[in-house]
Amino acid sequence: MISHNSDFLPLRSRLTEFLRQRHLRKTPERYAILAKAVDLSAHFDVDQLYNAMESEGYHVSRATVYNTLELLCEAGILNRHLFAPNQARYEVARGNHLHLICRRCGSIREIDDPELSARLLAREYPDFIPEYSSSSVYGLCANCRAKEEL
Amino acid sequence: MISHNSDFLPLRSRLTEFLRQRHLRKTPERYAILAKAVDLSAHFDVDQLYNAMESEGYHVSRATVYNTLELLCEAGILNRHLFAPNQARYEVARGNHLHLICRRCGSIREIDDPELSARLLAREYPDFIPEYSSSSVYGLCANCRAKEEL
DNA sequence: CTTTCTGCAAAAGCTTTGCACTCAA
DNA sequence: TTGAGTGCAAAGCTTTTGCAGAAAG
Repeated sequence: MISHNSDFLPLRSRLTEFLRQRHLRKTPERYAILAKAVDLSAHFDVDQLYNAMESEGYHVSRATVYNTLELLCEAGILNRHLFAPNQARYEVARGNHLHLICRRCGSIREIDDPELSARLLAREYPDFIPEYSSSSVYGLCANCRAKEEL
Repeated sequence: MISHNSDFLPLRSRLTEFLRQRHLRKTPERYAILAKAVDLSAHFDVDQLYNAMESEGYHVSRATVYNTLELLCEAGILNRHLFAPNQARYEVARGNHLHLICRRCGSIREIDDPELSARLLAREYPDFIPEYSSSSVYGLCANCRAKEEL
């Protein structure tokens, strides 16, 4: 499980550092899952990651995938989004975009907006230390808009 | 199922109007679920609503609760948030607050921010008609912050 | 009357859990 | 050597679905 994405190396270092700090083990599964997560574009769900790894002949159990994605979120390397029930989606944390979600077909488009996330994180909140932010705008995509005009 | 909340009457009218436009039926269950949703404070989940109604002796099936909450979202009367897996939460749409979510204990605090949501909705997006927005800041609450300092 | 909506129960789908075994430290 | 981590399968939850019966229009 080798990543060809240039983002991988720095993220691998971050994972190593995180594991070291918490005295957790540096297992091959954890690095393999990170590599595949980095390779998948934008958002992915547990099944996409699991199937992508299987199809390359690298087997990890679903339980390990769940555990590791959770771990990568705690490490701040991934963010988890829950746009629909029973469908957690993950992405490499960059945190500077906005999600446009169609309430009819469920499609998700991303709009870059570094300023918005900077504003949210720079703010002072009482008794709360911000780490990352997520903003979503719900509405209708052009396609579904046309369909709704009866 | 009578609501004592002053927000109820205008929302009931909105529901009636929505049902009329779509040629859907004005069933007592739909109004009862709306009434209870308005009475529950801030965020609530399907189970809280279901149990609250049961405990008052008003029975509706879970399937109807799910259907109706979905309907109320489409009507723009409620918003659905998915802060954690398998735990959809609903609230009466006001859409002018920000959620502070602790990544450790999962607690959710709301901060009013009419300006933020106004900005998100006033913006022009290509091929997308915005209806409502939701912003969340993830981090650590004071309580969990103290616990994490090993 | 007709067709939608509800209730019930079963099914589906994602996620978590328990336990034995493996392997990183 | 030893206990954290993995794999596997079963269990747990929330949500969805199918169908018969109830009731809105």
